[in-house]
Amino acid sequence: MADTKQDILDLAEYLIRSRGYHAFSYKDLSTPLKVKNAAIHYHFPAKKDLGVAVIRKNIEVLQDCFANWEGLPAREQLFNFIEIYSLNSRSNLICFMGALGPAYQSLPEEMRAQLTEAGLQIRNWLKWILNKGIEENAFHFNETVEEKADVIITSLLASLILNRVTGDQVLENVVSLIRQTI
Amino acid sequence: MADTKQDILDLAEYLIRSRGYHAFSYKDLSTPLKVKNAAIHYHFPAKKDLGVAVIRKNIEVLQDCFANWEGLPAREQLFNFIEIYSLNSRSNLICFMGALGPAYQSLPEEMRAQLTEAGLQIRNWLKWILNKGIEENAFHFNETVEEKADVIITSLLASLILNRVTGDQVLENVVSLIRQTI
DNA sequence: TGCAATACTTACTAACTAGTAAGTATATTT
DNA sequence: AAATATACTTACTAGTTAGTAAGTATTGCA
Repeated sequence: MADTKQDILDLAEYLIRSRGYHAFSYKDLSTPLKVKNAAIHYHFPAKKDLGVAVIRKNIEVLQDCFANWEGLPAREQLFNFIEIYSLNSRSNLICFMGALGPAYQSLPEEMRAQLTEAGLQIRNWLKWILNKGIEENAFHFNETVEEKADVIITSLLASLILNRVTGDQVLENVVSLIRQTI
Repeated sequence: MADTKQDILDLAEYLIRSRGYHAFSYKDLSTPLKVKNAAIHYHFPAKKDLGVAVIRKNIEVLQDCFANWEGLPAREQLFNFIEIYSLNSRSNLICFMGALGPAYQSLPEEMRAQLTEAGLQIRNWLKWILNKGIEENAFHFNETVEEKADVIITSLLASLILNRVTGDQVLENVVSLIRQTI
C-alpha cells in the first residue's frame, strides 16, 4: 500500500519550494497523485496544516543533520551545512525559509510560529558552530559570531533565489567567499 | 482629480512587497481605493501587467538613484545603496526581488523577463561600484568583485526577509559586517 | 463473525478569482 | 455645438478555490 500521506507531504514541499504557498492548489496535489481532493483533506484538514507539516518536516531533517554531525570538526560541520544549499541549487529548489519567509505576513498564524522557530534554531546552530570553530582555532574572522552567522544564512538563502532569476553563478560565488573569510 | 492609476500601482507594489504576487487580489486594490475592479482592468488589463509595471517602477527608481549618485565617491554610493534596505526594513517591506524572486517559476513570462533584467542590472552596478572603489583605493578586500557583489546583494535581500521572521537584528548585523569587510 | 477504525470516493457548495461587454459621465478637441 | 477620448461604473461570467457531509471498501481486532 502506497503511503499517500507521505506522498502528499513530499509533493506539497516540492510545490511550496518551487512555486510558493499561495501558488499551488489541492488540484496540483490530487491530480498527479491520482487521488481526490477529499483524500488530502482527510490527512491534512486545512491547507495551513499542510504548510505547518512541511515546515516541521524541514526542521526535523535539519535537526537530524545537526545530530549526525555531532563530533565532527566545526569546519566540516559548517561545510556540510553549506553543501545542503548546493544540493538544493542543483535540483533547482529554494529552501523552505526562502520560499515561505517573503510571504510571512500572508501566512496563517500557526505557520508563522513554526517559521520563526525554524529561523531561530538555524541561527542558533550557526552561532554555536562558529563559536566552536573559533575554540578549535579553525575559524579566524574579526567580526562577531552574530554578524558572521547572519551573513552566512542570508547570503545562502538568497543565492538560491537569485540563481533562478539571474543564472547559476551566485551560490558558487557566495560559497567561495564564505570559505575564504571564515 | 486623483491619479487612480498611480494609486493602483503604489498599492499593488505595497501588497506585492508585503504579501507576495499570488497573495493579493483585485478586491485588495479596489476596496481601499474605492473603485470597482473594472477600473483596475481599465488601467492594467491583466494582473501580469500590474506585476510588470511594479517591477519596471522599481527598476526606474533604482536607475534614478544610480544616476543621481554619479560623481559621488564609490564608498558613499555603496552606503547609499545599503541605506535603501535600512529604509525598507523600517517600513517593514522586503525588496521587490525578495518578494517576487521566490515565486519566479510561477510568474508569467513577461514578469520573469523583467525580473531577470532587474537582477542583472543591480548586480552589474554593484560590480561596477566595487571596481570603482578599488580604483579609488577606498575598498580593500581580497575576494573577486563578483564574489563580493553577490554576497552583498544576497545578504541584504534576505536580511529583509529574515528580519520579519526572526526579529530586527539581522539587517543591522549584515550591514555592520559589510562595512567592516569592504 | 461482527465491530470499529482507517483510508479513502462521490458529490457537493459557498466564496472568491481574474476578466469582459456594454453603458455613462466628464473633459478635450475640432 | 458636435465629436471624440478618457476614466470610469454596472452587471455579469466562467473557472477555480478550499472545504464538507455522507457513503464505501478494506483492514485489524475482540
